[in-house]
Amino acid sequence: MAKSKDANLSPRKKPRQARSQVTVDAIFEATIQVLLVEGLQRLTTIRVAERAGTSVGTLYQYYPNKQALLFAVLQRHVGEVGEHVRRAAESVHGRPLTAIVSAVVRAFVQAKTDRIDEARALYSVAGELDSRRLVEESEERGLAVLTAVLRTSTDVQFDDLPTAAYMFMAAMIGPTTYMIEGGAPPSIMRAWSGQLESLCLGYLERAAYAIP
Amino acid sequence: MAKSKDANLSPRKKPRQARSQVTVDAIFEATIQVLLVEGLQRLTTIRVAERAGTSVGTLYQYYPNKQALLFAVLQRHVGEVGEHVRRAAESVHGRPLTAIVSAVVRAFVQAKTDRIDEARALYSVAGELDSRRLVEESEERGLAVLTAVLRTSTDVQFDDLPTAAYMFMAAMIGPTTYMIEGGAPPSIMRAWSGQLESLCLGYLERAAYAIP
DNA sequence: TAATAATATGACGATTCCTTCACTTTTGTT
DNA sequence: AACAAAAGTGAAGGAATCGTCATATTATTA
Repeated sequence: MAKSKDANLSPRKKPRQARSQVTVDAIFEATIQVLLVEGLQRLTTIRVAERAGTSVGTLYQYYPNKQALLFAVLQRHVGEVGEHVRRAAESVHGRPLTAIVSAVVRAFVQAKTDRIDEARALYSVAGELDSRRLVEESEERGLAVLTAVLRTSTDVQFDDLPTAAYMFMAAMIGPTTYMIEGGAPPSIMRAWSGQLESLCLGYLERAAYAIP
Repeated sequence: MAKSKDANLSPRKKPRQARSQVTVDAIFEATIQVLLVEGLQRLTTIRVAERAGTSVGTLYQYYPNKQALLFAVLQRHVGEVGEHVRRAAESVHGRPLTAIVSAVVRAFVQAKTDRIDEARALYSVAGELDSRRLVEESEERGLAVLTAVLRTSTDVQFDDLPTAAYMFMAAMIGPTTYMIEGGAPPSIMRAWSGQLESLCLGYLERAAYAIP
C-alpha cells in the first residue's frame, strides 16, 4: 500500500531579493546537472545544494522537499515544450497536411534539442510513479492540440481522427525520446527533424483521405 | 564522478533442489510486482523477499545484490523480445518490404504485449544510469538484425540504409514504449499492431526506391 | 545608524535501507 | 537412523539520506 502522500510542492518562501533568485536558479540548474552526472538514485539534496554552491538549509527554504525539486524541473520542461508545439500548431491552422506536420515536428524537435540536457536528465524522473500525473496532463493537452489542428487541414480528412492524432503524438515523442536517451550517432541527430517529418507524414497520409 | 562499481551480478549459488528453483522464480516475479506496485524508489530487498514469501537472507543467496535483481529482470525481458524479433526477421529474409515490416512489427508487438507487466515495470529501471549498457547492447543487436533484413528486400532499396534501419527501430520501440507507459486507451491498444505497421511502412516506403 | 526582515548555514535526530552471518530447518545419501 | 549438504531465517551493524532548527550573516528600512 503506497502512501499517497500528496506532499506540498509549492515553494515555502518566495524570493524577494535578487540574490535569492540567483540561489533558486542555481539550485534548479544544479538539479539537472546532478541528474545527468549521478543519476536519479544518487541525487540527494546535499549533492544538489553543494553543486549549486549553497547549503541544504537554503534548498529547503525554497523547495519543501526533494520531490518538489524534481517536479519543478520536469514541469518547466514539459510546459515549455508543450507551449512551443501549441504555438506552432496555432500558426498553421487551416493549412494543408504537409504544412501542419512540418511546422509541428520542427517546433517539437527544436524545443527538445534546445533543452537536450534537461530532456536527458528527466528521462528517469518521468519514469517514476510519482511523476506520472504531471506528464499525463501535459500529454492530454498535447493530444488536444494535435487533434484540433489536424481537423483544420484543408486537403485531407481522417476516418478516425482520435487515433490519427494519438499516433502523430506517439510518433513524435516516442522516437525522439528513444533517440535522445539512446545517444544516437551525430549523423542521425542532425537529420532528425527531417526524418521525423517523413515518419509522421508517411503515417498520416496513409490514415487520411483526400477532401473532394 | 559516479563510482563504476562493476558489481558482481552472477548468482552466488545455483539452485540444486526443486524447491530452491521455485524460490528463485518467486523472487524474480516478486521483483516485477514490487516495481509495478511500489515503483523503483520504494523497491527494497526486504519488500521483494516478503512479496516472494521468503526472507532477505534467501534472496541474497541467489542474487548478490539489489542491482543484480533488477538486471536479471531487465535482461530476460530485452533478451526475449530481441529473440522474438530476430526469429521473425529471419523468417522473412528475401521477401518484399511489406512482408518484412508486417512480420517484424507483429513479432515485436506480440512479444511486448505478452509481457506487458514486465514492460511497464522496467520502464523506470531502464532509465537508470546503471542499466544503460545492457539496453544499449540489446539495441545494437536489434539494429543489426533490422539492417540485415531490410537489405534483403526484393522490391526496394535504400539510399541510406543505416538511417532507415535506425528509424525503423526507433519507430517501433519509441511509440510502443510511449503507449505502454502512458496507459493508452483500449481502442488504441487493440489496434496497435496495425497502426505501428502503418507508421513503419509509411516511413520506409518514403525512404526507399523501387528496384528496377 | 539602529532595528527589522530576508537569506544562508550545517550539525543532527530520525528513518530507511543494504547486506551479512550465526543459526535452524529441510532434503538427500549411506 | 545418522550424517552431510542444501536451503532458509531474521536480527543487527553500518551507511546513506531526508528534512529541521537554532544560529549566523546580509540586506532593507526607518
